[in-house]
Amino acid sequence: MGRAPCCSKVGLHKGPWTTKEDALLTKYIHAHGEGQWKSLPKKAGLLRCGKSCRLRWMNYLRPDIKRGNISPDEDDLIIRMHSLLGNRWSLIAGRLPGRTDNEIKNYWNTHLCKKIQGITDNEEDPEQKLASAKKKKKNTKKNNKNKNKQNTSKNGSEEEKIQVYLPKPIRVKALSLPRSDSGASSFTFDSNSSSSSQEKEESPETITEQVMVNMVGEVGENYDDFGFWGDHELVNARLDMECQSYIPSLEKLYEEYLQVLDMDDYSHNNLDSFAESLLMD
DNA sequence: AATTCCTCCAACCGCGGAGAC
DNA sequence: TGTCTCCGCGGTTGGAGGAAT
Repeated sequence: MGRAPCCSKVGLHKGPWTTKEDALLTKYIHAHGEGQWKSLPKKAGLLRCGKSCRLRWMNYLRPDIKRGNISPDEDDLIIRMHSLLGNRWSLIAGRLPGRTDNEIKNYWNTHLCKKIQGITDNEEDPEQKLASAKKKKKNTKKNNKNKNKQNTSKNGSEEEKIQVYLPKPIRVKALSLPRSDSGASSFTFDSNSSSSSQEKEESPETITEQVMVNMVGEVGENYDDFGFWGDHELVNARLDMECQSYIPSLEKLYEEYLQVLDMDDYSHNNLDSFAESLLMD
């Protein structure tokens, strides 16, 4: 069976948005606000599905979107966040004001993946590295396209993709925000102000998340041996959403984690005590 | 100058979570 | 409690435009 496509209705536009459509959507949202995506297109006079409208607004039309190159700082933060959170693009985007999950996801796939891969490649024989780099440049996209088209050779070119983290984290439960909250955008922070830009009575700026400290590859590969996901798979790391305090604590956390990994005889116990040190009440 | 290859990113798709009923 | 509907997320695709040949 399967679910019917949301845009299956005949007559709905797909593909790139026109300036007219953009104008209609922007005008409507300015007048009525976000939300009610399902009914929005009809009310706004758009022949689009609600999802498409939401996506266009979230990723392109929103006034607070920052355009232009990702700065080195942002770059670095994305890498660190990704090592902690995995492909949780919306969460990562929440820490980068003005950036969208889609943008970060694209940036990761096009730039950072290669960057990470480059770092990994440094460990191999330089000649081999050079050769493989050349080969890669030639073939990567082609392979990708073929892979996508054929989508059958699961163990073929796919193996080239570096797994930065293993396995996919479970969906965290902590963000119990009202539905009207627009996900990532609700976590934007104002780096200039000392208080959160979205202070409310219930202090949503401080949110506890269960972050899986599966961390990066080295541990991930061996987690099963350790029974890492048994009693200790979850570490309640408190990610303070006030970024001013969040970022330094994240860095500290990350450094501590690296130190644990650097220990010659790092073991389950090391990781255990590291994880326990993160537990907060 | 023409063609092919590659990169980037906007947009689509399907799924799962959560609220409404 | 179960079902339906909406929303948001993450993976994937396709095409425009630039680079290389």
